[in-house]
Amino acid sequence: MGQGTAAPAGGLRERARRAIRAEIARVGMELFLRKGFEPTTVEEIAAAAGISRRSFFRYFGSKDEVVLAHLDELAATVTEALAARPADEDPWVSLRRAFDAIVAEAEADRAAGFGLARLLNETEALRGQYAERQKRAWVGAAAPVIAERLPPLAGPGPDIRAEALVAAALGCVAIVADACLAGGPDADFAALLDQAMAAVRPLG
Amino acid sequence: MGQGTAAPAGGLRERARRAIRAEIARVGMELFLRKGFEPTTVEEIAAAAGISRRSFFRYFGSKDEVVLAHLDELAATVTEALAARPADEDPWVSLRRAFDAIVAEAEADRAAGFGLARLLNETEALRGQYAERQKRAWVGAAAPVIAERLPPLAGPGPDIRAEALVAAALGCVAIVADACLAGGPDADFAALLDQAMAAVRPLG
DNA sequence: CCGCGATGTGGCACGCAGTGTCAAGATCGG
DNA sequence: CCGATCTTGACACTGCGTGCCACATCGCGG
Repeated sequence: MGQGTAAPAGGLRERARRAIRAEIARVGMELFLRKGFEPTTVEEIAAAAGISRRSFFRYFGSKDEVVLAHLDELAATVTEALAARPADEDPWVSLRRAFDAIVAEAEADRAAGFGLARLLNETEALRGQYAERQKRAWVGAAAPVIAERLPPLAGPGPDIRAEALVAAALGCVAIVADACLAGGPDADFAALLDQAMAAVRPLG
Repeated sequence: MGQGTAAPAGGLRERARRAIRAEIARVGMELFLRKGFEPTTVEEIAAAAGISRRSFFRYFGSKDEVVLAHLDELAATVTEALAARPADEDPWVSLRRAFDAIVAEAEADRAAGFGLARLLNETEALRGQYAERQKRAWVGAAAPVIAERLPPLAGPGPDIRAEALVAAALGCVAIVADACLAGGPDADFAALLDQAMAAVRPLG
């Protein structure tokens, strides 16, 4: 238990498991996008993936998980982009630039990105969980990178400045995403993100 | 349908409904705090409130709703405090000061506040929904107040600056809440909030 | 070659959330 | 007092998530 093999593969068995999981996610998302989240039953997903209902729950702890599983890689992308920014750059600017990676990804596969966003938006139960996980994943991944670049904290007690920065930026992203969804597919994500983040912290 | 009576009461019938709803919420929260959220069944809550399982769902759309119902009044408190700030004050400062209302409320009933926080924290499904609702309620209520105090937007397109400000501040609150929960009941909420919000937007 | 344990899978049954439906009871207006 | 309306409780049903068990597959040593 607890292999530890992180990146591509390790156990022969492990790879098969990954493949099955990916297949379930693929066929599941397809059904969700076509029929909606709630109307699609686990039974259907399992059948479409060629497994039993019971086995579905051995790969995903819940139906939600199929949708939510995309987040970790997205967080990794942002963290990577963040680490690549110069260390002496203003952290807020670094955050803004790191988000360009998301923008690029969204532009690359516009249908998928917009479909996912629409799906999240019209499924109350998912929207909150997604936002929460996003926060957790991004704060956990990006805050350490930011923390190194901050001047030492004056007083005693815990230092939550980096987390606050990331959370605030994430709040801006969420608002921009909402605005884009409301404004249709022709909204300029990057420009709105500039507006939002500049409003919060006017760069001196 | 759609009475429209907003504030205290109106229909004779309406008051009874409010009372029953409040009673369900009270007994429900008591059970949640004692047994935890998931182990407590709707059946138990209904029995403790002296109604049938079916009637429970006539007052609350879901079990989650019992916990989540506290948010609207909290949002109202903040909005009120925000509106009371001078119009020429920096919006970020106004936001910070408005949050003092929450701090005061949390201090007043420390057990309830901390219990609720702990409950949310250890129930994955609730945490996300709570945060999402909080965002929605507070942005919806507070952003219009902020928007009036902002200088007119230069370019064309939608103005999301006020929403971004509120969302960013809310991100700070969330981080501080997490830190307080992690640090135990002796953490200084107000001081940490100062630190977080100052890190995001150093007041010039 | 044959057991033998370990792991993965499907089937079954269960508990619980949430919804539709319907019959009975309370309430209010006439 | 009586009918219209609203509320309530009871039953049934779908669907998610889980525990349990029997069966199949695979790698190992006897």
